[in-house]
Amino acid sequence: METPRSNQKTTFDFHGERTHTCGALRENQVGQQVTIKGWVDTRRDLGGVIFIDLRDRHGLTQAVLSPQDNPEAYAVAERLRTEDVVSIQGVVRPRSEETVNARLPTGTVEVRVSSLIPLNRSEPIPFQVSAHEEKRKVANEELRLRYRYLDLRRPELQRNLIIRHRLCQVVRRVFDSHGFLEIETPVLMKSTPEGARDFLVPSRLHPGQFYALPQSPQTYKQILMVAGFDRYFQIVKCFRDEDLRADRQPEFTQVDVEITFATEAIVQRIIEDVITTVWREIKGVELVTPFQRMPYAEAMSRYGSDKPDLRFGLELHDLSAAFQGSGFRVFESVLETGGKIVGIRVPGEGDRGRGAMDRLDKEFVRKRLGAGGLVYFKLPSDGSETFASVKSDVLPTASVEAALASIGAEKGDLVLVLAGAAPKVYEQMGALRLHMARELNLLPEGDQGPWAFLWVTEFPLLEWSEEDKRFAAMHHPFTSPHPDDMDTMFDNPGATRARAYDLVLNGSEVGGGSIRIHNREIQQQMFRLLNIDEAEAERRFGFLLGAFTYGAPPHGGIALGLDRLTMFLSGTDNIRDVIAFPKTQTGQELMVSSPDQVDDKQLKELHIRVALPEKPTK
RNA sequence: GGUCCGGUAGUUCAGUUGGUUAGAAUGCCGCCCUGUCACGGCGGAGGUCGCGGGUUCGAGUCCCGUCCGGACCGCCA
Repeated sequence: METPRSNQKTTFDFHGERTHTCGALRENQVGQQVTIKGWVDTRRDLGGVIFIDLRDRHGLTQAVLSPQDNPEAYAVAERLRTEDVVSIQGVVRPRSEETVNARLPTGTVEVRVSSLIPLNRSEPIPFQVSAHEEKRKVANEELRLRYRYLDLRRPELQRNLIIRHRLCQVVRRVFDSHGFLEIETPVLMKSTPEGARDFLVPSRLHPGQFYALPQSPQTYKQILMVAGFDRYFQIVKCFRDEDLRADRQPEFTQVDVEITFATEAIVQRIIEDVITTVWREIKGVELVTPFQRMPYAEAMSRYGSDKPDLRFGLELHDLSAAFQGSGFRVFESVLETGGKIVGIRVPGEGDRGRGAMDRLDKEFVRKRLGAGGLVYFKLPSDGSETFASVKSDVLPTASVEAALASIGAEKGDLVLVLAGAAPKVYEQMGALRLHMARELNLLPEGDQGPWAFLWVTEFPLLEWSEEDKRFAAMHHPFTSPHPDDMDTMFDNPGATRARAYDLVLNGSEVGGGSIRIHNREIQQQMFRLLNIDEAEAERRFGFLLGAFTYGAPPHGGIALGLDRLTMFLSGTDNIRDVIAFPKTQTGQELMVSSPDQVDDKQLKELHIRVALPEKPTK
């Protein structure tokens, strides 16, 4: 494994004592007296000769000693245990050729030990953390999280956090080169009515009042624009009290960006510079710019997703016209109620068995997607007759042929069809498209790409919330409506487009932003659309509305998901692998065991009484 | 709030239709071995089968509940 260097320095000189990092020794140091310090990764005791693989985050060095070299050191080495911390002095020498195994990361030189000082002892470790690949059997997540300090010693996590560090450094450098200022905003702020649940922090000085941890520094950065800091960025923690996922933690890190006099093109160009520099310097990959752009409406109709994965085809086709007047009752009733019939063509799957298709229909389409059912057509690769899952006396062959022609089906293809209300049926088809891609191994795992970056643009401004029976901001309530839709905002809120854009990578949202509202009247209109009355708007966002009356420049920006970008750069599909101290699916941090109860004294100071029966900590 | 998967030695796992004393590998401890790199050889210790209840002559195995970890849906402006 090649560990990316966080810096090139591998020899440290403290008060005249030179210490080399493990894995840094090179053949040109043969003959030198060196000191290395690190953890005992492996100790092999051959009785008469002891080999120690010493490990730090730079790699491994093999040290060798026999009783003749130094009897005291040998006696110490005999008692060394995995994960003991030691300081070794000795002379660098080449390893004999027949013993050098290229698979192992211990290098081509070894250290013949002249002195060995144990710096600290380790208990037998609860699970293996060795740098040697053969010994790596990753322990279960709970154990790893409880002993996170051991888990983090594993080269994989060391590497991920080094990548994360380098990502931060490149981000800071590129933004600095574009004239951006990194400015911190408060972590204790106030609750916002829209969006995710807030984490609340009770105030001691103000009984009954609460701070909220920011879901994003959105309003503060807009105020910074009004204040004249024309280019702002910040690598910042954000907090959302929602359920966790493999790529979602309640506290996560954003690269937060805001620019005055911004247009979509300006924001996107700067972000493309950041991303291409990151990929060039960390992955050695030259990305093609500009990234592809696609309006939201097109993404939905072609891929059934607002974050389409463009690494493979399987595009959606509207087959409504082809099935118009087919006489098939299911299709007819869908079309009569304004629904759609959507299909995808899956090449090479025309010979699938009945059992596999039934499972797909039952297990995935009905159970998982909650769709009415799957209609499919198989065009066998030997050119024999097309098989339709619906008999020809129910769905006439002519309609089927029209549909197959319109989707461009050829022999060997499988055509999958769903019917239902739009846009839901598109989303279901989008999910089925992804499912098929996964089944057909069209989605390479790991960190080798391909890297399908995409800007999804012209998002809807609002979406209908069935729960609250009102429109809610799709991005956030500060997003500017599309200039062409400004007049129809109130007549047709659902169709209003926003000046909002997402950065999508391989089917995952890695960033989202917008051109903001910078005008008090339009912002008030927006609140009205969201059914936030004037008093409420004033109470929550009066400071922003007030700021807008004192010469607020047009502005816009974006926030990138730092954790997700690191996931892509590291080739992991688990956000916990790129965060030093992550939380479990139930929001706990198992090493320190948070959250936890607090003393009654603390509660009293905060004027808080806990109403629930107390749960004993284990 | 919901669906699904998992929990057996320190660790990773196996454990058949419910049936004797719950196994393997690795780690740990002891002894032996002068160049290994998954070193090797001999010996040893190590288990509340997550927890509680039930069915049964008999439960790691079947049923119910519960806790913990994970994946997903809802949720995530």
